[in-house]
Amino acid sequence: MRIVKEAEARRNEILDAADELFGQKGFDGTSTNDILSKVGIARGTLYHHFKSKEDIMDALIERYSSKMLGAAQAIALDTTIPVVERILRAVMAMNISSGNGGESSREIMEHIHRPQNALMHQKIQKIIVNGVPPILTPIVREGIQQGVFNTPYPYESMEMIIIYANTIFDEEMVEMTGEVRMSRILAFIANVERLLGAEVGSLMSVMQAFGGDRGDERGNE
Amino acid sequence: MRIVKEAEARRNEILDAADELFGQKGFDGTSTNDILSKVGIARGTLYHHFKSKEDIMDALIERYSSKMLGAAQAIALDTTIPVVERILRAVMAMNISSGNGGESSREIMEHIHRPQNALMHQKIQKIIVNGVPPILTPIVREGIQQGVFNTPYPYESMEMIIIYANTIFDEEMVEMTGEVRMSRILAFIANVERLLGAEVGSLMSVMQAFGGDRGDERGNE
DNA sequence: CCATTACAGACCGACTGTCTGTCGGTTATA
DNA sequence: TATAACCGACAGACAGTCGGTCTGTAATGG
Repeated sequence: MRIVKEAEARRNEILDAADELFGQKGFDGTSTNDILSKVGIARGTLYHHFKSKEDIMDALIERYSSKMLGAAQAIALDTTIPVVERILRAVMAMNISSGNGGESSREIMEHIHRPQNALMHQKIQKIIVNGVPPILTPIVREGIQQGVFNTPYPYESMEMIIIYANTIFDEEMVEMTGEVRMSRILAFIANVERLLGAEVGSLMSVMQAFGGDRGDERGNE
Repeated sequence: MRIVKEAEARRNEILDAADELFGQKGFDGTSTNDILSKVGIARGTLYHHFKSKEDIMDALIERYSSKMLGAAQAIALDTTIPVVERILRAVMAMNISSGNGGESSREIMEHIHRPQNALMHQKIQKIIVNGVPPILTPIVREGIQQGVFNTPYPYESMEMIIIYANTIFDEEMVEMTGEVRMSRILAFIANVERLLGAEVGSLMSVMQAFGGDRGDERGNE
């Protein structure tokens, strides 16, 4: 049967289906026919709304990353929060979907880190590497003025921190057991203190007071 | 016509052809037919030597990375070289093909960083992230004993340095003009000094004395 | 104010070309 | 004579195309 909907609604239907399928079977492992039958539309319809399969992926990434960066930006601009805590919360806002119980794009991040999704992984990595440091660096500069941090290279330090964290806490990249993971986190915090020129132990105490068992432990599902 | 060769020779012929084609057109953009006609063999022959197209890529990566890590390891074990210089030379040994004018696997690294080669990029990244720090960390420990370095986390620091350098100096990941690139390198050196606990400016001077215009400037082709 | 026409754009599904991987058979070598 | 290298026709699956259909809406005319 033939059901006509508004373009925007149909597009989102397709994206939702693709989101779930890519998560389950990966981008290469998902055929356009899979998407077609899941949404219940014909081939032509899909290609009426998207110009290619990769175009679907790009739209999915766009939908996800704009939410992610937007959430982080919102927190970054709230100058009432102390700098260290603000950085932490901005980072956390990015990991956990869009913050408010968003229904879509929710699963994407959990399934990105898979060999089949290498291209998607790379594209998101690029967005993070280029998008996150500009958001967090102003907070670091604020911290420098307050005397909490001390570095001549706030942007580059932040960049290094983001890239490292994003790579090392990727299950597929570096396999770790629970204990090794914990020691990595400790070392990471110490290294961040050195890079940002924070007092030794200052980040550790804030993290414990703030997050407890959360913090940087994403991916322990 | 039908030419019979030893398995090893044929395998390398196929790998050499694939190396060049993947470099030119990417993994996805290269069809098995491209490889077939380039080598001058039939489909069955290719699948007699390799079980899949991805298997070819894996063999290519294996051939390349074993040379790369081997060259780095050789330098790392030469304790006659001062620690800082040894780290530098070990890193340089990895970037520049296999060191001695090897004919094969020569091009791979120059073309890895392309959207089409996301999977290959990811696999090599994984090898670097997991393979390089174990080679370089002993040198850092040596440096700590000598008082050149000072860090409670030599492995994790090295890991952070490697991951960052490998990502940031990737043309596809972060687009940079010449000037920005230079400032990134300066910041990078300063941050490495902080992470390893080296004296401020100590790495800079060694790099200048040692490499001049080389050092970390891979990819300025 | 209703009926008719015109149009845009959402939708369809058969079809095409291409690709990877298979398989039974053939030729060379030890 | 057995093993291994080699061949190429073929099957199955896939992404993307294209001519054509349906539907809601807006303009036109009585």
